Amino acid sequence: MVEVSNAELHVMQVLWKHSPQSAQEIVAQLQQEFDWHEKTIKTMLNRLTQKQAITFTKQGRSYLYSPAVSQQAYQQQASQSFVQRLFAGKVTPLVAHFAEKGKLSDSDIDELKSLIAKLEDKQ
Amino acid sequence: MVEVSNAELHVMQVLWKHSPQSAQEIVAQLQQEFDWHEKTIKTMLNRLTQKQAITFTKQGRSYLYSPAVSQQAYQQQASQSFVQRLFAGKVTPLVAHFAEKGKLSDSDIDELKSLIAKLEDKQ
DNA sequence: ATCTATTGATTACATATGTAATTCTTTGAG
DNA sequence: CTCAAAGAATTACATATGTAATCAATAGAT
Repeated sequence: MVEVSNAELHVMQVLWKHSPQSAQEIVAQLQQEFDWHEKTIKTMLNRLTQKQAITFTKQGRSYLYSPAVSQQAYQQQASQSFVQRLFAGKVTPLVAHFAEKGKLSDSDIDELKSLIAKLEDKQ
Repeated sequence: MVEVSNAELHVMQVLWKHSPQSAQEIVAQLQQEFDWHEKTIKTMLNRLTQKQAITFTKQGRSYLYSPAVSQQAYQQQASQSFVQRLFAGKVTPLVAHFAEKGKLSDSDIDELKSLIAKLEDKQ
């Protein structure tokens, strides 16, 4: 699996939102949110390319970058390994933590409920 | 918040399971699960101490280590920051990923259901 | 009293990560 | 055709992490 660092993940997220994008566009997006130097972002694009987390096609003198890993796939694997590490693979205790901290809005609860209803249907 | 690395987390887990424990005991526990050198584990105990993730009391020539951060607290904060980073703070999509992958057992679903029932009661 | 085994402390070294600066290439301006 | 601006590639450097080895202190054996 592709290992993406914390900072690199933000770059991925920009590309997941919309792709392909030029380095210039990516830099512009990220600088609205973070205080990162353009050079820093270029480095991350480079490392992500090496890790094969993103790809590019040449567009004249510059590149157009795209994710090589879908957000879905990444979220899925990261979630699983996280829950594995912290909760021995059980997702319920994690949800319980959110519940305890009052981090679940009414709509969250509704969504969870309908998700579960769907799961029960399947059986 | 205390930042604990991947490998260090395994040491924490041994201490969360039971504490206080001597380095010797901790090493024994971890070596059943991992192929780590005793020196490696000592290093991690040292780093965790510096990070104030664990504490110790002298017991003759050796130390007895204990967690300085509860498992609850750690799980809570790590879960929140994880869900924040990957799912913009929403826990439901994470659960949905587990569901899709068939990672939810019947008992998981039951637990989630009763958890939600409890939440709805509160309102 | 001296020596050795044990335990913690310090040092080591490679790779990863955050954060850039510098260099190399290429293309458009003049 | 020449040169400077712009983009990518390479290099840099500090801290974190994985993985130990070495050093130092001390308690128990002889």
